Amino acid sequence: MTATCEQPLVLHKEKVLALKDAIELLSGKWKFCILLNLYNYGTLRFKDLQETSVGITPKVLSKELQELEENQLITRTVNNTKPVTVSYALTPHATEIQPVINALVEFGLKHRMKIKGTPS
Amino acid sequence: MTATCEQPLVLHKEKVLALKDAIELLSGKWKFCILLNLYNYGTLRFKDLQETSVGITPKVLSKELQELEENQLITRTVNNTKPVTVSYALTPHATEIQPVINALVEFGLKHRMKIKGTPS
DNA sequence: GTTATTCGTTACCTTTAGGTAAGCGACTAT
DNA sequence: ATAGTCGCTTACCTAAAGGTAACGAATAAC
Repeated sequence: MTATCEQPLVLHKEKVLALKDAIELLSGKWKFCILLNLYNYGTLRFKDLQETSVGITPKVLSKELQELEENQLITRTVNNTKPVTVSYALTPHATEIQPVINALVEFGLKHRMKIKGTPS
Repeated sequence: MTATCEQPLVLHKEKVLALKDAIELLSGKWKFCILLNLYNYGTLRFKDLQETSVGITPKVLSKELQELEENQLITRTVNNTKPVTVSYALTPHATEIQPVINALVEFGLKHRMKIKGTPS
């Protein structure tokens, strides 16, 4: 063990768990895509999400929505229209994700500059 | 399309790309573990990382380190010791990840409170 | 009756992440 | 000569994520 310097980022066990939780919850190909669409449009039906999340299949969309609902990030509302429509919207708790998105975007932009040398 | 309200989180295409880059780069079972260990200890050899990243196999560790090096988040230094040792350390660019970690930890903690009702 | 719409589900397949176990090359110590 | 250390690599396997294609229940329009 060749420890040299001790930097100020020592995470306690609970914080490491929190980190794991957050990563696990937000990882995957579609999570942020769905969340961003809901941020932008406020409320979207299943069909809408299928169209705005370009390339997603109903099976995968359904699974992702269930997962997000279980984690209380979105609400699912069945409207009595004919045929039945279902509306999805963000919960107040979902706004807590915004700092994560901002941090990821900022890092991603800097990283692109560093790696690919292109500002966009 | 049942758009209702327009909230202030409209990401341009470049930012969406940056978000995808960042997620892709930092996802996976071991990335943050390795980075945190390097944050905490400054410099670690392959063997050290194998021990601090409990459960990782040399194959996976090797792959992760290569990926991190390609993305200029860590440096790889071969020491002329016998037998050969190799030291890994964070680059200055890796410090840009700190806000991401902080945001993820904060969200994770709040999320645990919300979902499981346990503060730890 | 036939077709269409909406919100899914089901069965099946491919791809990827990650794990298991073993070995290799260079060197050292006994 | 044999065994050990270090930093990997290789071949193989498993499990999970995700894609493809088709179908189903409910209702309505033609």
